[in-house]
Amino acid sequence: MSVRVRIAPSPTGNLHMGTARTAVFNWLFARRHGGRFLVRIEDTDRERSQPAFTDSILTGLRWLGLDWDEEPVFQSRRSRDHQEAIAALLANGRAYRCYATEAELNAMREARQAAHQAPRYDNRHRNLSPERIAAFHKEGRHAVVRFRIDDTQDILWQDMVRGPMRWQGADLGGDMVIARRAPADRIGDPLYNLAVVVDDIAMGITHVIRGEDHIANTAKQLLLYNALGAPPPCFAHTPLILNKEGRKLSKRDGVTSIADFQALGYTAAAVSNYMCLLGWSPPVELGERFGLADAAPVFGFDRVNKAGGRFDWDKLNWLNSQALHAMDGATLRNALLPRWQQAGLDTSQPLAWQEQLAALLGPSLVVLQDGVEQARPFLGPPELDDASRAQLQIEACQAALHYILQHRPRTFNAAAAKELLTAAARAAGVRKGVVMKGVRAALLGCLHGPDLLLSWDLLHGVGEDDPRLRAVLR
RNA sequence: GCCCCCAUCGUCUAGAGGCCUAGGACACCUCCCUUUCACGGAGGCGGCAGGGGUUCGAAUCCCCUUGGGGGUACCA
Repeated sequence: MSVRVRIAPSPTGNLHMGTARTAVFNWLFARRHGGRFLVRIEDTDRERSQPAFTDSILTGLRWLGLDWDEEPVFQSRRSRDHQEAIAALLANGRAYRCYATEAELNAMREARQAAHQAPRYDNRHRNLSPERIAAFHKEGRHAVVRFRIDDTQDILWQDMVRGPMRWQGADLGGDMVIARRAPADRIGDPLYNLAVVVDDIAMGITHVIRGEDHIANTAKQLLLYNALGAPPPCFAHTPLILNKEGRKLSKRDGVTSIADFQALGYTAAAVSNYMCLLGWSPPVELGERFGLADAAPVFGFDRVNKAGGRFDWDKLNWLNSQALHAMDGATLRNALLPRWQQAGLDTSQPLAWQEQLAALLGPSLVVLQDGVEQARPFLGPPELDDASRAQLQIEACQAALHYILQHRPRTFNAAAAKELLTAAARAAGVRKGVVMKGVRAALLGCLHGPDLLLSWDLLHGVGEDDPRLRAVLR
């Protein structure tokens, strides 16, 4: 039987880190076993679902390189299947209509809480007499559909991450609602657990890989598989991604959507690499910097951790800077260009020149966005910061700059610039460092940055060096 | 509250009873490279939550405690 897995996000927000990591594990598992990776959009919550989020999710997956093998399935379009399944369960007695009112349910919950017990439905309408049902109908009461859960039942499964798992029927909160409230002669909208199982069966899902926050759902879903007469898939419950405080990472934690990371200038390679590292430890031969394609052949749940992992910006930043440093000038320039343009910088220079600039800046970038501020003084007039102004106040510095402008060699290059600096320092009677700082201040407006000689040469290439040096002369 | 899960440096982790004087990576610190910053290179700091067992021997197995997390919907 060939492997079929799926990622099943609900379009109630952008593609989130947690969802993306689950998608990565699913994708890796599918590729490892030559199976298929599918996407199902769980848009049955009409209140909160938005088409724009579906786009965001699909775009995010694509950006990460998680290509899917069949057209995405939209859960909302599968309601007939859901209805039929519910009707079948109703027909064979595994499910029944419950007419309990909200007030009744609340009373139950409060009573249980007062008794220090877990809230649960007491199955009061499980075996209603025909007379009472008739009475409820006459009353015009609406009903939900509940699925019978035998309290004495032990639910067992072999989890690919956690090993043997066991859940007691009694801890599931009573007979579970599988269809929303509706007039008693109809079947309401299907609820999560029912829809998931029906769809996973229809899609032929063989392995369900999801976060550990779904463990209780798995117990319920296993019961549904049984009642629907379908063999259950294998389950893998992966550790959660935790925030700085050690809680489940949520949208409330600031930057958590894949689109955010992309906007900040993280590369897809670094992000997917990092997600692999959070919870999965690659075999030593792989090292810890690798692409999804490298990880796929060796991926397995035997090396997936059980404990949740905290999201660590430092590690992601390191991975991203490594990815950026490894780029050649041409690649980096292409990655930077849209950001330069968006920042309104002049990008009319020759392509080769821009590539040289990118190569010069490369080693100091952590995220692509860093390349905007750092390129700014090269792509437009420099704005002198305080330290630069102070440097240019120094008498000897001014003298050296005068010397430099007067002794410009006919053919300028980095080597010539170096000699010029030495000569200027000697003429002005100061250490070369003082002159270098002054030149840097004049050319770029700040005292720190990439190699001065290369920077100077680059500015010379677009005729920007002399004017800038002159501009700071008193 | 109740149910379930988890527990190695600050963080991510290696470790399947002797290979452990607990290894790696990030972060941090020092030095080198560099008359700047960064990159790069070399070192360093730092951990098996606690207590009981089992065993000749335990980070590894069992129990308890503690701590942390998840779940407890007519959301997904």
